Amino acid sequence: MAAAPGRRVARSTQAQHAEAVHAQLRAEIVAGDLLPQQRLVEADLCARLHASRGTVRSVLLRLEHEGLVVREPYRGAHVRVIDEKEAVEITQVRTVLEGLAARQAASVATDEDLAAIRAVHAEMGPLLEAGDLLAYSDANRRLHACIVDASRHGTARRLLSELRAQLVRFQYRTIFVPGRPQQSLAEHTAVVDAIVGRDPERAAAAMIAHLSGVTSALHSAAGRDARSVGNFG
Amino acid sequence: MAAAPGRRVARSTQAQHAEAVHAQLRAEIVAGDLLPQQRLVEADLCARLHASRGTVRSVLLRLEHEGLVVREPYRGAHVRVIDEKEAVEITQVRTVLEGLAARQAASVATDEDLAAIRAVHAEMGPLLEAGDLLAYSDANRRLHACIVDASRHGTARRLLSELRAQLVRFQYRTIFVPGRPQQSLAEHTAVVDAIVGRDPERAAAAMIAHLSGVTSALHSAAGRDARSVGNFG
DNA sequence: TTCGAACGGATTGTTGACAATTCCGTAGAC
DNA sequence: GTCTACGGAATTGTCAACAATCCGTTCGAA
Repeated sequence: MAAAPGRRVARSTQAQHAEAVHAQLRAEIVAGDLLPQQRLVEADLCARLHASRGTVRSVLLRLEHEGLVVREPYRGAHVRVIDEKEAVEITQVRTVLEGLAARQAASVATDEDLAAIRAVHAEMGPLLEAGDLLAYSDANRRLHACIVDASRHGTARRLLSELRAQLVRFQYRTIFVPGRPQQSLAEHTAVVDAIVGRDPERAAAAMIAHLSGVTSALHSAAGRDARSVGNFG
Repeated sequence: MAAAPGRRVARSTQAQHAEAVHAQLRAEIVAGDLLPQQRLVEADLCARLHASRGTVRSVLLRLEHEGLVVREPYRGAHVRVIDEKEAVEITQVRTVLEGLAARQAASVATDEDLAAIRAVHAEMGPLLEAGDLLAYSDANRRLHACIVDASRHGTARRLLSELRAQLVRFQYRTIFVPGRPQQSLAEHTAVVDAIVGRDPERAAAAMIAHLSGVTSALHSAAGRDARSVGNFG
């Protein structure tokens, strides 16, 4: 992805070209280079990404299924806009799925997995003290990825990967809620402790509590009331 | 216009042709008419479904995203086979997602939703007493669909719809485990009571307990040990 | 006989042209 | 002045031919 500064990926076989185009377009959407609601004209993308319409079309199909674009018959594709309500829905689904992943991780993680989780978690405190919220947010993302990987749960992993991509526009929103970073760190510590202690129930509960906190922060960031969606116990 | 070439589905607009082909092929896979691991040769499908390769190709792409077929570059597509391990994973994800849906349903369901849920639930007891396990299984499916609809949770609904399609080959497996139907009915009753009583926490817990039962039954059907995956409390 | 490499059939990936549909601006009627 | 019918441009959906790739088979040499 980031390794393709030059144009065209020029991979070995042409069959992988579609893959490169997909990665490129997806990255542009996720990074916000393409604004929401922006139209994605096939001929346009063909010229810009040096691909044929068939390739572009298959890529758009895939992105549609990933929830990043919307296509309407004979009307074309455009970048999907995710509103507050849907962001909450996605976070709710993330909550239960990551709860499942945390439970499994506490059961089946290898010592290497646990070491990786601890290593990432150890980064977070200093970053927060240094006030580097962006780096903290990135470490946060990596920690969640480590836990999901440690769960060895392919299905949950795949779904979470898609859901996370849809939420990119909101990822830096909660971290700027006053007091949220400190609470976030404490919640993460509870999750990590439970997983490292190999306590599945506590791990799941801690992860669910953590992401419920995220949901609340999401509402706070929107200036709305957090009580209406429930807090998942 | 389109009616001239003779055959073809002769639908109103051609844009819906791909949709029809998708529905047809998907139905064949879900119904089990196409066996797992069976190859899906594009030219074959073109002739059988009266569609061009472009259309067939887009349909296969979509089915791949839905997890019903697997495609390998230059090697073609085949019906995806879901093994025991993956069936358990999918059921685990279903468990937490339907738990979320049940919680939401208990909060936001309309009186019409509750009436529909009760109506379907009322069918189940008699069907079980009559020994019609297939009809019972279908009512079971409809009850779960009603609850998800009542939750008004688009994201959970979409994901569950896909997951359920992947599990069709296992749907009649648990119902034949001795004693399972009776236990299933009791679990359903608990779920319905909690939702109708508008108790979100109890609804979620009951639904999770129910689907944990399904997971155990899945293991019993496979002659394995149910303890290894946890029971979700 | 057995191993390896090249050949040929079968199948998928890609390309460009054609058909169908929608959208927007314009002209006309009331 | 406003609404409706029409027409052309832009765009997507579809189709059939071409190129690239994989797999089973055959031929040849050690």
